[in-house]
Amino acid sequence: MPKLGAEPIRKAALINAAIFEVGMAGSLDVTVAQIARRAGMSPALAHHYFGSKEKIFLAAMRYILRTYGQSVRDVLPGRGARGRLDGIVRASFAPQNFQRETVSAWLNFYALSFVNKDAGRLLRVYHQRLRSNLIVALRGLTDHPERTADTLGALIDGVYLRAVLTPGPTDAADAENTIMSYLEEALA
Amino acid sequence: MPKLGAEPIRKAALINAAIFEVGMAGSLDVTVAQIARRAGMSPALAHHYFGSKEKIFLAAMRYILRTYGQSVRDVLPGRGARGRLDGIVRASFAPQNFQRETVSAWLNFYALSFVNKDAGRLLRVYHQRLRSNLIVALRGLTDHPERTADTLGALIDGVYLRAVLTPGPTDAADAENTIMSYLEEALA
DNA sequence: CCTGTTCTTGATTGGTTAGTCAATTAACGT
DNA sequence: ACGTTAATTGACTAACCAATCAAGAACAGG
Repeated sequence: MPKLGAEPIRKAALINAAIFEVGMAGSLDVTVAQIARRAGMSPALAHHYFGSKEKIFLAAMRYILRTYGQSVRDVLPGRGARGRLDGIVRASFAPQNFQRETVSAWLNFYALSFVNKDAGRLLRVYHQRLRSNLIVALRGLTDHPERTADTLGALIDGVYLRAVLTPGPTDAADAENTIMSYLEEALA
Repeated sequence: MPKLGAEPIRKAALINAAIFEVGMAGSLDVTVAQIARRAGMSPALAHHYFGSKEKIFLAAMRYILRTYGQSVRDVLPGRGARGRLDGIVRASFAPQNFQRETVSAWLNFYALSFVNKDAGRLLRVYHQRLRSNLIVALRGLTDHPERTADTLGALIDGVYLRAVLTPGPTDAADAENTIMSYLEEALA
Protein backbone atom coordinates (compact mmCIF):
# COMPACT_ATOMS: atom_id res chain seq x y z
CA MET A 1 0.00 0.00 0.00
CA PRO A 2 2.31 2.70 -1.12
CA LYS A 3 1.09 5.72 0.74
CA LEU A 4 3.63 8.23 -0.44
CA GLY A 5 6.11 9.73 2.03
CA ALA A 6 6.70 6.58 4.05
CA GLU A 7 10.45 6.99 4.17
CA PRO A 8 10.84 9.43 7.07
CA ILE A 9 8.22 7.57 9.11
CA ARG A 10 9.85 4.21 8.48
CA LYS A 11 13.29 5.57 9.24
CA ALA A 12 12.14 7.11 12.51
CA ALA A 13 10.45 3.86 13.49
CA LEU A 14 13.61 1.92 12.73
CA ILE A 15 15.77 4.29 14.76
CA ASN A 16 13.46 4.00 17.74
CA ALA A 17 13.34 0.26 17.39
CA ALA A 18 17.12 0.03 17.14
CA ILE A 19 17.59 2.05 20.32
CA PHE A 20 15.03 -0.05 22.11
CA GLU A 21 16.42 -3.38 20.98
CA VAL A 22 20.04 -2.47 21.66
CA GLY A 23 19.12 -1.02 25.03
CA MET A 24 17.02 -4.07 25.86
CA ALA A 25 19.68 -6.57 24.84
CA GLY A 26 22.49 -4.56 26.42
CA SER A 27 24.54 -5.32 23.34
CA LEU A 28 24.96 -4.38 19.70
CA ASP A 29 24.36 -8.03 18.89
CA VAL A 30 20.81 -7.58 17.70
CA THR A 31 19.64 -8.68 14.27
CA VAL A 32 18.16 -6.48 11.61
CA ALA A 33 15.18 -8.81 11.73
CA GLN A 34 14.60 -7.97 15.41
CA ILE A 35 14.80 -4.26 14.76
CA ALA A 36 12.57 -4.46 11.73
CA ARG A 37 9.98 -6.59 13.49
CA ARG A 38 9.88 -4.17 16.42
CA ALA A 39 9.40 -1.35 13.92
CA GLY A 40 6.59 -3.26 12.22
CA MET A 41 8.13 -4.07 8.86
CA SER A 42 10.15 -6.67 7.03
CA PRO A 43 13.95 -6.88 7.33
CA ALA A 44 14.18 -6.25 3.60
CA LEU A 45 12.54 -2.86 4.02
CA ALA A 46 15.00 -1.89 6.73
CA HIS A 47 17.83 -2.67 4.35
CA HIS A 48 16.05 -0.80 1.61
CA TYR A 49 15.94 2.41 3.62
CA PHE A 50 19.26 2.25 5.44
CA GLY A 51 21.44 0.01 3.31
CA SER A 52 23.16 -1.71 6.21
CA LYS A 53 22.91 -2.44 9.89
CA GLU A 54 25.80 -0.12 10.69
CA LYS A 55 23.97 2.75 9.08
CA ILE A 56 20.95 2.09 11.26
CA PHE A 57 23.16 2.21 14.33
CA LEU A 58 24.83 5.41 13.20
CA ALA A 59 21.47 7.04 12.60
CA ALA A 60 20.36 5.96 16.07
CA MET A 61 23.52 7.42 17.59
CA ARG A 62 22.99 10.69 15.79
CA TYR A 63 19.40 10.77 16.96
CA ILE A 64 20.35 10.33 20.61
CA LEU A 65 23.03 12.95 20.24
CA ARG A 66 20.69 15.40 18.59
CA THR A 67 18.02 14.90 21.25
CA TYR A 68 20.52 15.43 24.03
CA GLY A 69 22.02 18.47 22.33
CA GLN A 70 18.56 19.94 21.98
CA SER A 71 17.72 19.52 25.67
CA VAL A 72 20.98 21.22 26.58
CA ARG A 73 20.34 24.06 24.17
CA ASP A 74 16.84 24.49 25.55
CA VAL A 75 18.25 25.15 28.96
CA LEU A 76 21.55 26.94 28.37
CA PRO A 77 20.22 30.48 27.90
CA GLY A 78 19.37 30.36 31.60
CA ARG A 79 21.09 33.16 33.46
CA GLY A 80 24.18 32.77 35.55
CA ALA A 81 27.07 30.30 35.39
CA ARG A 82 25.61 28.11 38.10
CA GLY A 83 22.26 28.09 36.35
CA ARG A 84 23.86 26.84 33.14
CA LEU A 85 25.84 24.20 34.96
CA ASP A 86 22.74 22.88 36.69
CA GLY A 87 20.97 23.01 33.34
CA ILE A 88 23.50 20.77 31.65
CA VAL A 89 23.34 18.30 34.50
CA ARG A 90 19.56 18.38 34.56
CA ALA A 91 19.44 17.79 30.81
CA SER A 92 21.67 14.73 31.24
CA PHE A 93 19.06 13.18 33.48
CA ALA A 94 15.93 14.47 31.82
CA PRO A 95 13.35 11.78 31.11
CA GLN A 96 13.90 11.74 27.34
CA ASN A 97 17.62 11.17 27.83
CA PHE A 98 17.60 9.00 30.90
CA GLN A 99 15.26 6.22 29.79
CA ARG A 100 16.95 2.94 30.59
CA GLU A 101 16.98 1.77 26.96
CA THR A 102 18.36 5.07 25.72
CA VAL A 103 21.20 5.13 28.23
CA SER A 104 21.96 1.47 27.67
CA ALA A 105 21.94 1.95 23.91
CA TRP A 106 24.15 4.99 24.25
CA LEU A 107 26.73 3.10 26.28
CA ASN A 108 26.66 0.28 23.78
CA PHE A 109 27.23 2.70 20.97
CA TYR A 110 30.46 3.62 22.73
CA ALA A 111 31.62 0.18 21.70
CA LEU A 112 30.71 0.90 18.09
CA SER A 113 33.24 3.72 18.07
CA PHE A 114 35.98 1.11 18.34
CA VAL A 115 35.30 -0.39 14.96
CA ASN A 116 33.46 2.33 13.09
CA LYS A 117 35.21 5.53 12.11
CA ASP A 118 32.01 7.58 11.90
CA ALA A 119 30.85 6.42 15.30
CA GLY A 120 34.21 7.41 16.73
CA ARG A 121 33.89 10.84 15.22
CA LEU A 122 30.38 11.30 16.61
CA LEU A 123 31.52 10.32 20.05
CA ARG A 124 34.52 12.63 19.97
CA VAL A 125 32.32 15.54 18.95
CA TYR A 126 29.94 14.80 21.79
CA HIS A 127 32.66 14.53 24.39
CA GLN A 128 34.37 17.66 23.22
CA ARG A 129 31.16 19.66 23.18
CA LEU A 130 30.14 18.48 26.64
CA ARG A 131 33.58 19.28 27.99
CA SER A 132 33.60 22.71 26.46
CA ASN A 133 30.12 23.49 27.75
CA LEU A 134 31.08 22.39 31.22
CA ILE A 135 34.32 24.36 31.26
CA VAL A 136 32.58 27.53 30.24
CA ALA A 137 29.91 27.06 32.88
CA LEU A 138 32.52 26.28 35.54
CA ARG A 139 34.58 29.37 34.90
CA GLY A 140 34.21 31.65 37.86
CA LEU A 141 32.88 28.86 40.02
CA THR A 142 36.22 27.16 40.55
CA ASP A 143 39.94 27.75 40.06
CA HIS A 144 40.42 24.67 37.90
CA PRO A 145 37.46 24.39 35.53
CA GLU A 146 39.21 21.88 33.24
CA ARG A 147 39.91 19.38 35.96
CA THR A 148 36.43 19.70 37.42
CA ALA A 149 34.87 19.35 33.97
CA ASP A 150 36.81 16.16 33.30
CA THR A 151 35.88 14.70 36.66
CA LEU A 152 32.27 15.68 36.15
CA GLY A 153 32.21 14.12 32.69
CA ALA A 154 33.65 10.87 33.97
CA LEU A 155 31.26 10.87 36.91
CA ILE A 156 28.26 11.29 34.63
CA ASP A 157 29.42 8.36 32.50
CA GLY A 158 29.94 6.28 35.62
CA VAL A 159 26.49 7.13 36.94
CA TYR A 160 25.01 6.18 33.56
CA LEU A 161 26.82 2.88 33.72
CA ARG A 162 25.59 2.11 37.21
CA ALA A 163 22.05 3.17 36.43
CA VAL A 164 21.94 0.68 33.59
CA LEU A 165 23.64 -2.03 35.59
CA THR A 166 21.21 -1.71 38.48
CA PRO A 167 18.07 -3.78 37.96
CA GLY A 168 14.69 -2.09 38.17
CA PRO A 169 13.68 1.25 36.74
CA THR A 170 16.34 3.93 36.42
CA ASP A 171 16.21 6.50 39.21
CA ALA A 172 16.90 9.89 37.66
CA ALA A 173 16.47 11.75 40.94
CA ASP A 174 19.05 9.60 42.65
CA ALA A 175 21.49 9.96 39.77
CA GLU A 176 21.06 13.71 39.68
CA ASN A 177 21.57 13.85 43.42
CA THR A 178 24.90 12.10 43.16
CA ILE A 179 26.10 14.66 40.64
CA MET A 180 24.77 17.63 42.60
CA SER A 181 26.39 16.43 45.81
CA TYR A 182 29.68 16.20 44.03
CA LEU A 183 29.29 19.73 42.77
CA GLU A 184 28.55 20.98 46.30
CA GLU A 185 31.86 19.55 47.45
CA ALA A 186 33.85 20.54 44.40
CA LEU A 187 32.65 24.15 44.31
CA ALA A 188 32.72 24.78 48.05
CA MET B 1 52.57 -34.20 21.76
CA PRO B 2 50.75 -35.05 24.91
CA LYS B 3 53.00 -33.71 27.59
CA LEU B 4 50.86 -34.48 30.61
CA GLY B 5 49.34 -31.61 32.54
CA ALA B 6 48.48 -29.45 29.57
CA GLU B 7 45.04 -28.54 30.85
CA PRO B 8 45.91 -25.72 33.29
CA ILE B 9 48.40 -24.24 30.82
CA ARG B 10 45.92 -24.34 27.97
CA LYS B 11 43.16 -22.89 30.11
CA ALA B 12 45.35 -20.05 31.29
CA ALA B 13 46.39 -19.31 27.72
CA LEU B 14 42.76 -19.26 26.61
CA ILE B 15 41.75 -16.93 29.42
CA ASN B 16 44.53 -14.52 28.56
CA ALA B 17 43.68 -14.70 24.89
CA ALA B 18 40.00 -14.12 25.59
CA ILE B 19 40.74 -11.01 27.64
CA PHE B 20 43.08 -9.74 24.97
CA GLU B 21 40.71 -10.37 22.08
CA VAL B 22 37.65 -8.96 23.83
CA GLY B 23 39.65 -5.95 24.99
CA MET B 24 41.08 -5.47 21.52
CA ALA B 25 37.74 -5.76 19.74
CA GLY B 26 35.92 -3.70 22.35
CA SER B 27 33.11 -6.22 22.11
CA LEU B 28 32.10 -9.71 23.16
CA ASP B 29 31.62 -10.48 19.50
CA VAL B 30 34.83 -12.42 19.10
CA THR B 31 34.91 -15.95 17.76
CA VAL B 32 36.21 -18.97 19.56
CA ALA B 33 38.52 -19.40 16.59
CA GLN B 34 40.10 -15.99 17.23
CA ILE B 35 40.62 -16.74 20.90
CA ALA B 36 42.02 -20.19 20.19
CA ARG B 37 44.36 -18.93 17.48
CA ARG B 38 45.67 -16.21 19.76
CA ALA B 39 46.24 -18.89 22.40
CA GLY B 40 48.04 -21.06 19.88
CA MET B 41 45.63 -23.94 19.52
CA SER B 42 42.69 -25.17 17.49
CA PRO B 43 39.13 -24.04 18.20
CA ALA B 44 38.22 -27.64 18.92
CA LEU B 45 40.67 -27.74 21.80
CA ALA B 46 39.20 -24.61 23.31
CA HIS B 47 35.81 -26.27 23.29
CA HIS B 48 37.34 -29.42 24.68
CA TYR B 49 38.66 -27.64 27.75
CA PHE B 50 35.88 -25.14 28.38
CA GLY B 51 32.81 -26.63 26.76
CA SER B 52 31.42 -23.36 25.44
CA LYS B 53 32.31 -19.80 24.63
CA GLU B 54 30.31 -18.48 27.57
CA LYS B 55 32.36 -20.58 29.95
CA ILE B 56 35.55 -19.10 28.55
CA PHE B 57 34.16 -15.62 29.18
CA LEU B 58 33.10 -16.49 32.70
CA ALA B 59 36.52 -17.90 33.49
CA ALA B 60 38.10 -14.72 32.13
CA MET B 61 35.79 -12.62 34.29
CA ARG B 62 36.66 -14.62 37.36
CA TYR B 63 40.33 -14.29 36.56
CA ILE B 64 40.15 -10.51 36.33
CA LEU B 65 38.16 -10.39 39.53
CA ARG B 66 40.58 -12.64 41.37
CA THR B 67 43.57 -10.62 40.21
CA TYR B 68 41.97 -7.39 41.31
CA GLY B 69 40.89 -8.83 44.64
CA GLN B 70 44.42 -10.02 45.25
CA SER B 71 45.95 -6.60 44.61
CA VAL B 72 43.47 -5.06 47.03
CA ARG B 73 44.19 -7.67 49.66
CA ASP B 74 47.92 -7.13 49.22
CA VAL B 75 47.51 -3.52 50.16
CA LEU B 76 44.69 -3.44 52.70
CA PRO B 77 46.66 -4.38 55.85
CA GLY B 78 48.29 -0.95 55.56
CA ARG B 79 47.63 1.08 58.69
CA GLY B 80 45.16 3.92 58.91
CA ALA B 81 41.84 4.50 57.20
CA ARG B 82 43.34 6.90 54.71
CA GLY B 83 46.10 4.45 53.90
CA ARG B 84 43.57 1.74 53.13
CA LEU B 85 41.50 4.06 51.00
CA ASP B 86 44.52 5.10 48.97
CA GLY B 87 45.46 1.45 48.71
CA ILE B 88 42.16 0.47 47.14
CA VAL B 89 42.38 3.30 44.68
CA ARG B 90 45.97 2.51 43.85
CA ALA B 91 45.09 -1.14 43.30
CA SER B 92 42.38 -0.09 40.86
CA PHE B 93 44.99 1.57 38.70
CA ALA B 94 47.88 -0.81 39.23
CA PRO B 95 49.52 -1.97 36.00
CA GLN B 96 48.09 -5.52 36.15
CA ASN B 97 44.58 -4.15 36.47
CA PHE B 98 44.79 -1.08 34.31
CA GLN B 99 46.09 -2.56 31.06
CA ARG B 100 43.92 -1.24 28.25
CA GLU B 101 42.78 -4.72 27.16
CA THR B 102 41.96 -5.75 30.71
CA VAL B 103 39.87 -2.68 31.43
CA SER B 104 38.17 -2.89 28.06
CA ALA B 105 37.43 -6.57 28.55
CA TRP B 106 36.11 -5.87 32.04
CA LEU B 107 33.71 -3.23 30.80
CA ASN B 108 32.53 -5.54 28.06
CA PHE B 109 31.91 -8.26 30.59
CA TYR B 110 29.47 -5.86 32.21
CA ALA B 111 27.34 -6.47 29.14
CA LEU B 112 27.56 -10.21 29.68
CA SER B 113 25.83 -9.79 33.03
CA PHE B 114 22.69 -8.80 31.15
CA VAL B 115 22.21 -12.18 29.57
CA ASN B 116 24.18 -14.53 31.78
CA LYS B 117 23.07 -15.23 35.33
CA ASP B 118 26.51 -16.24 36.56
CA ALA B 119 28.11 -13.16 35.09
CA GLY B 120 25.48 -11.04 36.86
CA ARG B 121 26.26 -12.73 40.14
CA LEU B 122 30.00 -12.18 39.72
CA LEU B 123 29.45 -8.53 38.99
CA ARG B 124 27.16 -8.03 41.95
CA VAL B 125 29.68 -9.65 44.28
CA TYR B 126 32.41 -7.39 42.94
CA HIS B 127 30.36 -4.24 43.31
CA GLN B 128 29.22 -5.12 46.77
CA ARG B 129 32.72 -5.96 47.97
CA LEU B 130 34.19 -2.78 46.54
CA ARG B 131 31.43 -0.73 48.12
CA SER B 132 31.86 -2.36 51.46
CA ASN B 133 35.64 -1.93 51.40
CA LEU B 134 35.26 1.72 50.51
CA ILE B 135 32.68 2.39 53.20
CA VAL B 136 34.84 0.87 55.90
CA ALA B 137 37.85 2.84 54.76
CA LEU B 138 35.83 6.06 54.59
CA ARG B 139 34.43 5.77 58.08
CA GLY B 140 36.02 8.46 60.21
CA LEU B 141 37.10 10.39 57.14
CA THR B 142 33.68 11.73 56.29
CA ASP B 143 30.19 12.10 57.72
CA HIS B 144 28.52 10.24 54.86
CA PRO B 145 30.70 7.27 53.94
CA GLU B 146 27.94 5.57 51.92
CA ARG B 147 27.34 8.49 49.63
CA THR B 148 31.03 9.09 49.11
CA ALA B 149 31.62 5.40 48.45
CA ASP B 150 28.89 5.33 45.80
CA THR B 151 30.21 8.44 44.14
CA LEU B 152 33.72 7.09 44.23
CA GLY B 153 32.62 3.78 42.74
CA ALA B 154 30.80 5.50 39.91
CA LEU B 155 33.74 7.81 39.32
CA ILE B 156 36.14 4.88 39.04
CA ASP B 157 33.86 3.21 36.49
CA GLY B 158 33.62 6.46 34.55
CA VAL B 159 37.38 6.92 34.56
CA TYR B 160 37.77 3.33 33.33
CA LEU B 161 35.34 4.06 30.53
CA ARG B 162 37.14 7.20 29.46
CA ALA B 163 40.54 5.58 29.69
CA VAL B 164 39.42 2.91 27.27
CA LEU B 165 37.65 5.37 25.00
CA THR B 166 40.69 7.60 24.71
CA PRO B 167 43.05 6.45 21.96
CA GLY B 168 46.65 5.79 22.79
CA PRO B 169 48.09 4.02 25.84
CA THR B 170 46.12 4.22 29.06
CA ASP B 171 47.48 6.78 31.50
CA ALA B 172 47.24 5.30 34.96
CA ALA B 173 48.86 8.28 36.63
CA ASP B 174 46.32 10.65 35.13
CA ALA B 175 43.44 8.38 36.09
CA GLU B 176 44.68 8.01 39.65
CA ASN B 177 45.12 11.77 39.85
CA THR B 178 41.50 12.36 38.94
CA ILE B 179 40.37 10.09 41.75
CA MET B 180 42.77 11.53 44.30
CA SER B 181 41.74 15.09 43.49
CA TYR B 182 38.15 14.10 44.03
CA LEU B 183 39.04 12.66 47.41
CA GLU B 184 40.85 15.85 48.40
CA GLU B 185 37.67 17.79 47.79
CA ALA B 186 35.30 15.26 49.25
CA LEU B 187 37.24 14.73 52.47
CA ALA B 188 38.20 18.34 53.06
C1' DC C 1 56.38 -53.79 23.70
C1' DC C 2 51.67 -53.01 24.62
C1' DT C 3 47.74 -50.65 26.61
C1' DG C 4 45.24 -47.09 28.33
C1' DT C 5 45.03 -42.23 28.90
C1' DT C 6 45.67 -37.53 27.59
C1' DC C 7 46.10 -34.31 24.00
C1' DT C 8 45.01 -32.65 19.63
C1' DT C 9 42.81 -31.44 15.35
C1' DG C 10 40.38 -31.81 10.55
C1' DA C 11 36.11 -32.37 8.97
C1' DT C 12 31.42 -31.75 9.48
C1' DT C 13 26.91 -30.19 10.94
C1' DG C 14 23.19 -27.33 12.06
C1' DG C 15 21.78 -22.95 12.75
C1' DT C 16 21.92 -18.03 12.12
C1' DT C 17 22.19 -13.70 9.65
C1' DA C 18 23.35 -9.58 6.56
C1' DG C 19 22.34 -8.33 2.33
C1' DT C 20 20.22 -8.98 -2.61
C1' DC C 21 16.67 -9.43 -6.04
C1' DA C 22 12.73 -10.05 -8.60
C1' DA C 23 8.05 -9.56 -8.34
C1' DT C 24 3.78 -7.41 -6.49
C1' DT C 25 0.86 -3.71 -5.02
C1' DA C 26 -0.93 0.78 -5.03
C1' DA C 27 -0.78 5.60 -5.45
C1' DC C 28 0.10 9.67 -8.67
C1' DG C 29 0.13 12.58 -12.76
C1' DT C 30 -1.42 13.00 -17.40
C1' DA D 1 -6.86 4.33 -18.92
C1' DC D 2 -1.88 4.10 -18.49
C1' DG D 3 2.78 4.36 -17.63
C1' DT D 4 5.87 5.84 -13.95
C1' DT D 5 7.37 5.68 -9.48
C1' DA D 6 7.43 4.54 -4.41
C1' DA D 7 6.59 0.88 -1.11
C1' DT D 8 6.88 -3.61 0.23
C1' DT D 9 8.05 -8.37 0.87
C1' DG D 10 9.12 -13.56 0.18
C1' DA D 11 12.60 -16.15 -1.28
C1' DC D 12 17.24 -16.75 -1.77
C1' DT D 13 22.42 -16.79 -1.08
C1' DA D 14 26.72 -16.55 0.66
C1' DA D 15 29.17 -16.29 4.68
C1' DC D 16 30.13 -17.27 9.19
C1' DC D 17 30.30 -19.71 13.48
C1' DA D 18 29.54 -22.64 17.81
C1' DA D 19 29.67 -27.09 18.84
C1' DT D 20 30.42 -32.21 17.86
C1' DC D 21 32.89 -36.22 16.62
C1' DA D 22 35.82 -39.56 15.18
C1' DA D 23 40.29 -40.50 14.66
C1' DG D 24 45.29 -39.72 15.05
C1' DA D 25 49.56 -38.80 17.83
C1' DA D 26 52.41 -39.11 21.83
C1' DC D 27 53.49 -40.27 26.31
C1' DA D 28 53.28 -43.05 31.02
C1' DG D 29 53.16 -47.26 33.43
C1' DG D 30 53.39 -52.04 33.46
